[in-house]
Amino acid sequence: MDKSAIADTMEKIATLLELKAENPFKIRAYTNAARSIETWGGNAADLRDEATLASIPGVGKGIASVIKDLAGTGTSSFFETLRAEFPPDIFELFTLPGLGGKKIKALYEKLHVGSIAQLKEACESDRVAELPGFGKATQEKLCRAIEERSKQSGSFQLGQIAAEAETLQDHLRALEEALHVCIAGSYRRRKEIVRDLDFIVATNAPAVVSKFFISHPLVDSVLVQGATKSSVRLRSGIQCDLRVITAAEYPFALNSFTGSKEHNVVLRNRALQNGWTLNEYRIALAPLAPEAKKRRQAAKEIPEIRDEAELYRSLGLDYIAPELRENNGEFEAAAEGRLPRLIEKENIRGTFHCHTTASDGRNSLEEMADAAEELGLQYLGIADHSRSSIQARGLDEARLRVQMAKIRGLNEEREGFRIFSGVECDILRDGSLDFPDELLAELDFVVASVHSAFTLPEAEMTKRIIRALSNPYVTFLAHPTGRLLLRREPYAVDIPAIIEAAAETGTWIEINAAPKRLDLDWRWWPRAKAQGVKCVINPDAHAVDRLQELWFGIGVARKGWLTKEDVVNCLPLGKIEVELARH
DNA sequence: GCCGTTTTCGGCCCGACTGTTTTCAGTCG
Repeated sequence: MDKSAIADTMEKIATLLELKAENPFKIRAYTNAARSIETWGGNAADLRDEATLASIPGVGKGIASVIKDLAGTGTSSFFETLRAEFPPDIFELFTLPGLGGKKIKALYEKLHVGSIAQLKEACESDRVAELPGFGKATQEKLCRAIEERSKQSGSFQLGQIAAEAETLQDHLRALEEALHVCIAGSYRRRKEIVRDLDFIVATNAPAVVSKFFISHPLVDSVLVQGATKSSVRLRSGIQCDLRVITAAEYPFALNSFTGSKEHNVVLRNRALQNGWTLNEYRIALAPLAPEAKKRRQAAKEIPEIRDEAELYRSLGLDYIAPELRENNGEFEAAAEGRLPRLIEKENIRGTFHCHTTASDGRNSLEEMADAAEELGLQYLGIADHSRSSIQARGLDEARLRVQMAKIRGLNEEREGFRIFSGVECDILRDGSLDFPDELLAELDFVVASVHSAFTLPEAEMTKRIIRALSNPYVTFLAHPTGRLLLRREPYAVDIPAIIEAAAETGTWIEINAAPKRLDLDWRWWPRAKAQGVKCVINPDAHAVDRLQELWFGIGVARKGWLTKEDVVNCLPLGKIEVELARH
């Protein structure tokens, strides 16, 4: 069982325990462990090892034994016993807004509802409204939720909704009554998938801002409307929350709604250790329970806090960038003053892996180069597809040579900007490359990537890719897992083994910045960095207006704790030329 | 079930909104 499957099973256990109305803290322990496993930078096979398990935060004796079973045998008797108590489709009920453990338990016990289809029937025959704690309004809300659900998944690629999000943010910022505006939440943390957008607005006129928000042209329907909180659904289908607060409350609200939830829990606990309580409005002295006298003695004076940096400082921490707030080691690093200075958009000097009309791109070589120069880049690497990628009109040797000559000509015309001549060379089924070494040797760089035979067993796929990496002409590995977010699972491949091979051969690994890929995932980068693997961020642009998707790749690199020293395309033109020549 | 610069027991982040209640439980983030 791989890591995400194990994390998934832990989530399911938490859900089943909720249905059994178990101790909420026990439930949370399983949820925490699921999160912890998901972001843990190790190999699934190591989860069979007790010492390794003991080192993972949130995993104690009980949960360790469950994980060990799952990692070793693919199943767990504890899980199977739990699961057998409920119908298999009961999990889908949790995806409906308004339904949680308690209500689903009641539906199942009183009405034998164990799936969305059965819930629909129960609603239509008016039986739900009669349950205690339910009512006509709830029943109708559930009916609507079931209909809505068939229309959309509720999850979005970051890049899918970024334009809409930024537009709404710009319009809010233009409002005279809005003193500060920011999109918090997973959007600010640059998660690859977002489920909603959280707008935080500081204002002295909450009613004006709320009214503006819910009646904005991008809004499709209003879901919730209160004095400080409103929720709407935008035309794209994404849910969008607004919190209005005062300017003094802004840093606390921004911090609280940026999350992650797990990060907040640790931060608020840190406040408690100082004798303070932290919420989305302020930091204050913790209330004194009679038995908590010691807390009074420990309580420190609360400093003035005007922004997030001061909030972190008050808790003895360096400022933690939003991208790192996943409770994944950032607190230890911030307390010890060893947070990395994360890469920024402005550090990027050029990029590789872009396409032109020669294969499946929509713009010509010249147009792509002009667009890159306009973005302020010093160089652009062109890597059209190789001959085996028939579907992408891959280049054969003759067409590639024509392009190489054309690039040489264009470079002679340009001052201070260079086009690098490359190819996105298919890694064939057996790990050999689509072009002979003699041809690859003539190029400035070679991108290796998998575009076929996605279903090979993990060991074979891993061997295939490692063989390609060991070719001395391969500069970097593109989109290492082949995933398409929300559409196609990654192929089975042993990423730690790939990272090790990249480290040994000096091959770079790509962060493919196309919002549908964002591959290699941020969760692997601390490990790759520790082994000395260099990163290259590429938009994989098939048109001029896609070059800017580089921006999404920066988010991934920052989430992966990378600095500009870790990313080769932060090197200026002269230095990158030296670097390529070494390859 | 996890965890400890107070603790190996007794805590476990905190608040808004909705709908069902007649003072609050459930859900959500």
